[in-house]
Amino acid sequence: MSSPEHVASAVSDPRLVEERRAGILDAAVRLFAEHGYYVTTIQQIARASGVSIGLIYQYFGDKDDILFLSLRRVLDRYETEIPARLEGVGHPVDRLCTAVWAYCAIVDELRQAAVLTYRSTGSLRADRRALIQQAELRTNRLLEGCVRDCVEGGFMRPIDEFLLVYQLVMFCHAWALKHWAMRERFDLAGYVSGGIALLVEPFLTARGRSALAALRRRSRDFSAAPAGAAAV
Amino acid sequence: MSSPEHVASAVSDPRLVEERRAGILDAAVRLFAEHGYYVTTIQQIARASGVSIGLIYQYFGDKDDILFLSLRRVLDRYETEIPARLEGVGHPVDRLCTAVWAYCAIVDELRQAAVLTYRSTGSLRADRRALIQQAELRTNRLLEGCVRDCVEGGFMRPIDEFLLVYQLVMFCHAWALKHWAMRERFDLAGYVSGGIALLVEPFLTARGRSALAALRRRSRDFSAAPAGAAAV
Amino acid sequence: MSSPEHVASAVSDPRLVEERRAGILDAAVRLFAEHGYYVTTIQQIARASGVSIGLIYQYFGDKDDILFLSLRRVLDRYETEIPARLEGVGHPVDRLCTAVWAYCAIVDELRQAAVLTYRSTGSLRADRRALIQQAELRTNRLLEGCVRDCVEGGFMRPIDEFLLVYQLVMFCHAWALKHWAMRERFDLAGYVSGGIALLVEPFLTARGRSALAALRRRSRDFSAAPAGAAAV
Amino acid sequence: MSSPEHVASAVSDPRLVEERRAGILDAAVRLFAEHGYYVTTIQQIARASGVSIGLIYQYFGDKDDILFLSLRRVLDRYETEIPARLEGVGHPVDRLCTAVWAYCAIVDELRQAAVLTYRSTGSLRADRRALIQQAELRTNRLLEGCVRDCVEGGFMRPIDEFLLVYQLVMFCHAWALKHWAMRERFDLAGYVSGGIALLVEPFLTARGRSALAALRRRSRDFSAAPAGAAAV
DNA sequence: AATGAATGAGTGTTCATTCAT
DNA sequence: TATGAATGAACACTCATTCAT
Repeated sequence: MSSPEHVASAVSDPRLVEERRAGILDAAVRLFAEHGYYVTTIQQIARASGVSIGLIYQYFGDKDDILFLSLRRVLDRYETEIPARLEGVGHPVDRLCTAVWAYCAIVDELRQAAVLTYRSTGSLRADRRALIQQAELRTNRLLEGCVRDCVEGGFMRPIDEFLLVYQLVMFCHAWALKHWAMRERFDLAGYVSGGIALLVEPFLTARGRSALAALRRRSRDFSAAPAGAAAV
Repeated sequence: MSSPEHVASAVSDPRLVEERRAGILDAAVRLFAEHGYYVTTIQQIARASGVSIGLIYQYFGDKDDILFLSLRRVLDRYETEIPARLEGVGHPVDRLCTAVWAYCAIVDELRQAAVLTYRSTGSLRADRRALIQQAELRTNRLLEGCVRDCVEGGFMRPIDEFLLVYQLVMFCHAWALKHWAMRERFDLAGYVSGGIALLVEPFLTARGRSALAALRRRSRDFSAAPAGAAAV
Repeated sequence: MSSPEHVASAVSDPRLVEERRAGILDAAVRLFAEHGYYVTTIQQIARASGVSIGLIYQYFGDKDDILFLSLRRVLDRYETEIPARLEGVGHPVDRLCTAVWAYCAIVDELRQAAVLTYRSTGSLRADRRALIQQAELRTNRLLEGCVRDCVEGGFMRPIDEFLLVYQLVMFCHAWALKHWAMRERFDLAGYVSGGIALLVEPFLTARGRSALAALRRRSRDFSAAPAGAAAV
Repeated sequence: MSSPEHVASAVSDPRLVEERRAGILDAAVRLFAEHGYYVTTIQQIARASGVSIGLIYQYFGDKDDILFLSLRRVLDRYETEIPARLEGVGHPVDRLCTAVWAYCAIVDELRQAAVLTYRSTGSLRADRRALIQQAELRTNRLLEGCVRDCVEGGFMRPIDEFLLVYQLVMFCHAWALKHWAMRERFDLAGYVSGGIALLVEPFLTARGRSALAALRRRSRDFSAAPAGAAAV
């Protein structure tokens, strides 16, 4: 009941809880992302999700609960969609590049919500902040697995996997965080290509490089970025 | 009065304005960094800076002014201290590495304030947000100059300078943003070394690499990071 | 519907109304007594009585109805149990002392509920407040009858019966109202003895006093209180 | 700072705190007494005392603070005015009767506020409830001193002083608590006389009775109540 | 007859901002 | 120039009551 990851609801039917919370959180994520946590009022969330103020408090204990589940909802997207997009992808280099692509694509879709995780995680109660951080690390570990497979398959030279992956993650997040600067220079595909050229390619072995080249031949998504920036 | 970068004061003596604002902003940056912008009250800032509430409104128009100048004060540190630390450093590779070092060192010193720029830039009025972003780009350009000198001197292969530099900058910021994760694995020196190994070394030419090697011999600050993470 | 003593129910079966109301009021009296009327919520009453919120509104018009019937339930205890305990008691002095004993014993049993009548009668709609006051007066009149019989039987000297009885009633209520002070000095028996010594004995005639003495010989309940307080 | 009896104020000038609090508490006592604690809103108190809502929170921490000081204000009246009215009164019997008179007179003046102490002490935080109870006991002790002097002077037979005094106090409070019943039968003077006949006179020795008789000759306030109730 | 999800007016409280001194 | 008392709009949150099922 008081465990940090649990959010109590006054409503018992779990189907209804799921449904209502989804609707309310959709509105909340959008509003928090657009205006920030503190500026967004419960009244606005109620109006935007088409329910009454009182109902929100039947499904969430307080505003902190809403923020927590909003942020978890964003991180859950990373954690579930990246593996989903990796399904059926076999070659380690392919898997790593696909994971980066997927991460950036999700960030692109959720752009403001991705920024929200940076803006508002600090507004969370400390115990819950830790849960959000752990969720980020879990997603990082997905990528670390991809990197390790590359190294173990002889496609990448040994490297500090943790640091490389976090740098890849920062790269993906930067598409949202620095979008105001990036959008003038890159489209999403160009950005991802640039990232792979910067943070994957240099660490590949000869075998790894030829795998990447094959990949690029098959899909324009991983086409080599030109030396200069790709125009939008 | 309506120009976005100007913050009006009711006090005319510019010397006094400078002095008072400095004291108030010191307190504000500290409080904003620690508790966040919205949670910090003007009353707290007044108390922490030893002046009255009324006086704050003699030197700042409103709370947004205080946030704006607080953030500018953080970005000013980057913009002025990095060049200062580059003074007397001649070799392009040395300059680049020193710049990264300097950036990380400042971030380390201002850790929570560096996070503040991510948390609270979005709370700024839009026109001022743009000014903060421009200040970030100006600092980036300092690093871009270092990279360009490396490339033009034949120490680094041609590369998307903008993207590399922004990635370097994200790396520096990540020392603050992800400090909860990094502090268990790195101390500052180890972190910087890892960053140089990840984001500088791979792009160096043979000549660049030997310059870096010489640098490492002279200073342990740039010592090669081991393949695994450097323990704290 | 608009008569003050009537509480309408949407349910027609009078047997069911009686039964359901009893269960709900048991819970309500307990909760009101423990936490107060305004702090207790309908939700809590529903939970404590094992019915749904909706059902409560089938048997009571609003929260004021529940308070009214809760208070009436407490006063009904006085009004029905005191005569019950007097049954078979013949001697006027005995009857008066027994009535005081009974009143205090009921108050002791309902302690918090007795306090509730002081706390919350004022929260009642004015017309219903008057009904509660009349119920109190009816119980007073029971005692007045006992006093009158004492006087008319020559056991007690003439006295302002109304005032004496109200003072006796205040004494009984004080066992609940001032229990925080009394419990350190008296147990229930000692308290009642003290009350009789204070508010009955002084007004007895010689015949009355010998009747009281006989009473005390038969039952330790009416044993003379020592000059000092009886220890618990 | 967190001691239960202390109420913090954001305003430093003690003169101003005294003045403002007095005005706000005057309104609060009146409103609480008339409508009850929970029904009275801060907004109403603000309006009635001619200040803004915000200002109230500069002088009181929360609504509980206001209730606490409101109740203390009532009990303070007892504690300071009864000794004031005893000044210059020498004879123990005179002092006791005067104290009862004074208590009833204050209750009469504060009638609704006196009821408030019964209605709302239970709404107080527990630690403060204890402080209010202690204040009541302090006033009781004033009366206990009067009784003791009577006994020690040989004007009253030995008796449980604590219980007698509490009964006297209940009598005084009953003038407010049961005013709806008493006002039809007594005026204040008749009520006090009845109380002295009931709770003082029976315990007097022969010397005490002659002192009371002398007192009655000098002042109509203590005139013997007729056997029947005094008409209003 | 019985449920409990849904409503929204109303509450205590906060805090940026003003202004008389 | 400097103070801090004063303001009141705005907020998170509660809870008596309703009503579709």
